[in-house]
Amino acid sequence: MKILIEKLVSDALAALPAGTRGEAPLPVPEIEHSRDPAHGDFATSVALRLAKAARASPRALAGAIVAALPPNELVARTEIAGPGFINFFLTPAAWQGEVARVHAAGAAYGRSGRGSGRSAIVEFVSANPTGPLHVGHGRQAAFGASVASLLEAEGWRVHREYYVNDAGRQMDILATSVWLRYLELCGESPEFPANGYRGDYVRPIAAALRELRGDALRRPAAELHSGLPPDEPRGGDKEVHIDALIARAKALLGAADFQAVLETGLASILADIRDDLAEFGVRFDRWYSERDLGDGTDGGPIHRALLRLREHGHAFELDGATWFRATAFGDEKDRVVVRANGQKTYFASDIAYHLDKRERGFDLLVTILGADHHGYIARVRAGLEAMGEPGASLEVPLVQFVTLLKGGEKVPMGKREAQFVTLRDLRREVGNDATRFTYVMRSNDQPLDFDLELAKSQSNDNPVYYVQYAHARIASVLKQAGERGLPFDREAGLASLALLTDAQEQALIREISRWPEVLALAAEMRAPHQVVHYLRELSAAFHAYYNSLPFIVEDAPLRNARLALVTAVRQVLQNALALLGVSAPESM
RNA sequence: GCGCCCGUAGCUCAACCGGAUAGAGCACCGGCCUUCUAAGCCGGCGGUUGCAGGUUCGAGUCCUGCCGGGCGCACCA
Repeated sequence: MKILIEKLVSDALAALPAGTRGEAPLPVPEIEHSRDPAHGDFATSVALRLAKAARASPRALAGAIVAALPPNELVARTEIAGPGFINFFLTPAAWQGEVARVHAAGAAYGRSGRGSGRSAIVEFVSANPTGPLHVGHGRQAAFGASVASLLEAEGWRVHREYYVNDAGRQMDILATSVWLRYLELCGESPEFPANGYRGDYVRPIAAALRELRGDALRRPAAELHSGLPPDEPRGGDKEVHIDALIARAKALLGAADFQAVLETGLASILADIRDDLAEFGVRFDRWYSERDLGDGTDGGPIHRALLRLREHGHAFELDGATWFRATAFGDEKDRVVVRANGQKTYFASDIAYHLDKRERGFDLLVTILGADHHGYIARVRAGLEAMGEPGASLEVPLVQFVTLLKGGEKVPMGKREAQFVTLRDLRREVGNDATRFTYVMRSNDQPLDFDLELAKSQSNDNPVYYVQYAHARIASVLKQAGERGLPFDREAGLASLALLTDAQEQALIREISRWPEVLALAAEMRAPHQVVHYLRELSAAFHAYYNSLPFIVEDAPLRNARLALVTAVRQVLQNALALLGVSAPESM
């Protein structure tokens, strides 16, 4: 609908006599929904914007534009208002036709081809496989899944990816933590390091390991600790201690068995994460292993990234390390990519991974990160540019932190500590629908207070139910109609749309017709919360209609027209909810 | 100290990338079930958009400075 007005105004602008609109290039006219019904259905401020360049008064210019508007049967009249706004009043038929369009398009209603088949990779969650997902990851999962769906709905080819951080020291810490719990099960009493993974989830992994290997990996606890630098509780440095402990574990177990313990832990935790996300309705096309980036010398992505940096003259050697000249790209300091000891830094992995994304042919790289990672954005973008890739292809929406509220009080979280609230706990507590909905209810760059009581409550306080209730009510109405022997006849309804003249009906159709625009905007701004707001508004318009007029009336054409409208609402509710991964229940 | 995000009604948040009189929900007050689900509807109350300047026809939105909050600034992961 908005597109139609846009077209009309564009044509009018193009048809204006030369000189009337000045030299400025033709703008794409911005068409807006009028907030005030007195201002018609749509409005444009092009005349105001163009007035200066045209050296004409806005109102006079608006008059010229209106005069040049091609006639259209759906536009009842236009009006020039205020300083130079052009208001459009549409005919009831224009709105009624929208109901037919919803029925014709069905699940595709609102979708567009704006992405025109370009490809996007959306990387999200990517939590380290060292423990179960917690509520913060859940928000990234819900947000990322919705953003991916939004892009897809706008015609992008979307690839969903989870980057698995399965290399490096943290994996060694995990292996050591698992092994220590295993030793406890064997009857040993090793001291558990301050920097180990203390969560209870490690214990069942250790139990499974013992099931598998029996006592084969048992070593005396005394051998484990003798001669090690002290841990934090004894006045030492916990980082130094754990590194020494890892080295000792490797020495006592041998490389092969240490690796076996590591793989057991990794596989178990990764399986848990996959399972958790699958239950949450969040799916990935690929779980990209950090190990696939290579070691920097094997032709893998890290190797290629280093070569590219050197080719473009943005790498240099200093103090035995290899550096990236990030300062040439506006970063505050240069960054190490290969440490003096030959190990690759995390930054090297990051840029190599993003280079790999580009090499796989993705036009748009959407990398969703927690807000605490904002420092990486400029660096990785600089890295891409240094390697000859467009920095603008990388987008990094940041997801702010989640605070869990229970009884008005904050629930403490933290990963290495034993106590934290997992995504799984949260989903079990409040359900997948309420969890998904609540997570994306707020803008991603707004911190989120997740109120457990509220999300759990099956009451009007809970916006999820408000929306789902609208859908269930419609399903119930259709069921009732069938039971009364007055089933919905779609063809008859679509033929009688002209009967939808009530103010409530017109308002509801207007709301429906906004969906394609809301979807387009939400996708473009990577802002699923706008879908949530729209759902509430559409539901409100429906509930108001429901309370004002009966649908199942004797008059068959009117009944079918109203049921056609109501089923169109149902369709849009389904389409919007699907993007958020929230179900549309038939009854509640 | 430097950088990123944020500051809107008592509370939680919107506001279509500069538009007309800043909107919802919750809370509070008052109405509506003999009729398709009251998990609903209708009405009322509530604002110097943190502060001060600037840009222009027009600023919650853009710029500058200050105030306040969150998060970052490793040859960690």
